Amino acid sequence: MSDRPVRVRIAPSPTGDPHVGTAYVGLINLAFARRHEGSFVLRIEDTDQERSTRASEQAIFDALRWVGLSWDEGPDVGGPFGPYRQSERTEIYREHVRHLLDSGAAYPCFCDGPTLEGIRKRQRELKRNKGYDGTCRAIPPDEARARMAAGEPHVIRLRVPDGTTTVHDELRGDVVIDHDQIDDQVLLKTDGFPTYHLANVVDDHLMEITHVIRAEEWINSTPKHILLYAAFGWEPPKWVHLPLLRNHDKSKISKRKNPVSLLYYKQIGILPEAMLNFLALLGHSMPDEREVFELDEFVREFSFQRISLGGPVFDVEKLLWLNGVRIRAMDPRVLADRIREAMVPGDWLQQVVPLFQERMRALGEFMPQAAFFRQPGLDVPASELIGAIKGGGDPKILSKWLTEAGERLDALRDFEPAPIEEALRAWCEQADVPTGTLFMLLRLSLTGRKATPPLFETMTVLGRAACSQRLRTAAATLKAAPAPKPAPAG
RNA sequence: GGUCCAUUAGUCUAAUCGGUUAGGACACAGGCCUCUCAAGCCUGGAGAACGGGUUCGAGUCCCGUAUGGACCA
Repeated sequence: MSDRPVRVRIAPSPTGDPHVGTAYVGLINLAFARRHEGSFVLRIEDTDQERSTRASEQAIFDALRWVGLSWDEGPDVGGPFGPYRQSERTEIYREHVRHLLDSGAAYPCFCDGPTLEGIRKRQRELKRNKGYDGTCRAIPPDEARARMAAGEPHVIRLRVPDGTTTVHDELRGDVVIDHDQIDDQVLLKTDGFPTYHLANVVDDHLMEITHVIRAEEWINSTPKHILLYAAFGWEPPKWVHLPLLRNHDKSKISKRKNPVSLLYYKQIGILPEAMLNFLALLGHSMPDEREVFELDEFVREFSFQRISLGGPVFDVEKLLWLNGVRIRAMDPRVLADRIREAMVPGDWLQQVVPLFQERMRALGEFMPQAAFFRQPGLDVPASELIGAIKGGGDPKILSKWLTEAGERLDALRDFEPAPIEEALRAWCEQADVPTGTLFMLLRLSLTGRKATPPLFETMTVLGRAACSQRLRTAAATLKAAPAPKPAPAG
């Protein structure tokens, strides 16, 4: 079968935000294509005129490129099998339907809404699975042609014979599906636009797609597609149905229960490499159980045999872990650049970012932690400063500590971590104050936070002037604070 | 309701042809390190849905049941 070059495709609908599932299926398609030196095609399925938008289409392009997937052919890059937008191919579909009509593989159906409803109801009562009973099959061809010519509203249906179809899925083997599960499928709607099934099959054939790699949700409609290939006299592609990504409750991933937009993950500061890496971990494993790897490594090891079929839960925790691993592995300057591009401008990042590199799992976690660097008038409430002492402390005394320690710092020649630490430890020893206590008091005074990067490095980056000022502010705040209530006797 | 697919710890998964104390990772717990938080390191708890069968031997093959999911209605 196929000495033909491998050609695969993804065919997203441009409705709404770009979906992680699209990236997932895209990744598998891309990996398979690259692995076999084939082509990866992007086709836009915008036959739903109501819901499709150009903005959404552009967002899909952008998001897929962002995540690192690129296609060899598509609406924006062109290619020898275009056009790659279904809305630009309607004449092709109509023409193909004419062939099916001529050969008798398809027939016009003139049933209107109420009629169909009646049929559906009767079918239900008869406990039939099909919603349509094939009523219009009985119309003689001449009459049908005349009614169509007269402009009577109709759809075109596929004549589905009795029997079964065996779908050979590359991952699951043979799947037998009885035709009593399949309606005489509508191919062309009343408005003359194709349905998914028709457009999909025609396009896949004309674009010479060799392997249809798509989500499992399509497996039950594959017989319709196989029947269509047969009706056209075409050789069908190979079928590969991928497991569906799941919510935590195992239902098909959905935006009600899980963020599914690639834009969301970009926005919170997931690295595209991490997203791709994470998706590659869902349902596919590396032979050596490696979990952190690049796209080219994945491509090298990719194999259908390494795909597992249970629907994997999209676990954001693991994605964040993976993202953190990759953030830590980055060159600090590159990390600063990426934060600058993605979130906040400023040269100050170069100095500050390294302090937080091992403390963020996503780029978006940077600013909330580092904001204190950018607050000129930082004034921490006394109540919080006092929290540095377990069980509270006398603010007057704490104020004095800050003043004295601050003087030591002011006297330093080099405002570098080592001398700062040395000076502060010396003061603690002399004043008989536990270092941990003083350090926490300083940390709160300088940053307003209890969890920060190492104190002395933080001070150096913050700078002598800012430190001095913040310590004086905190000392003053404490000095003005009321004395603690005397502890109840007992 | 019908059909199809799936089923290793809370989650992602590994284990050439059936022979392993069922391995790794995330998360969780404890500890080490330590100026806090992280990171790192060490340790720990936690698993084959159930029942039959085939076999000397089954997570691995077969059947049934259950559960989950998808699709169609």
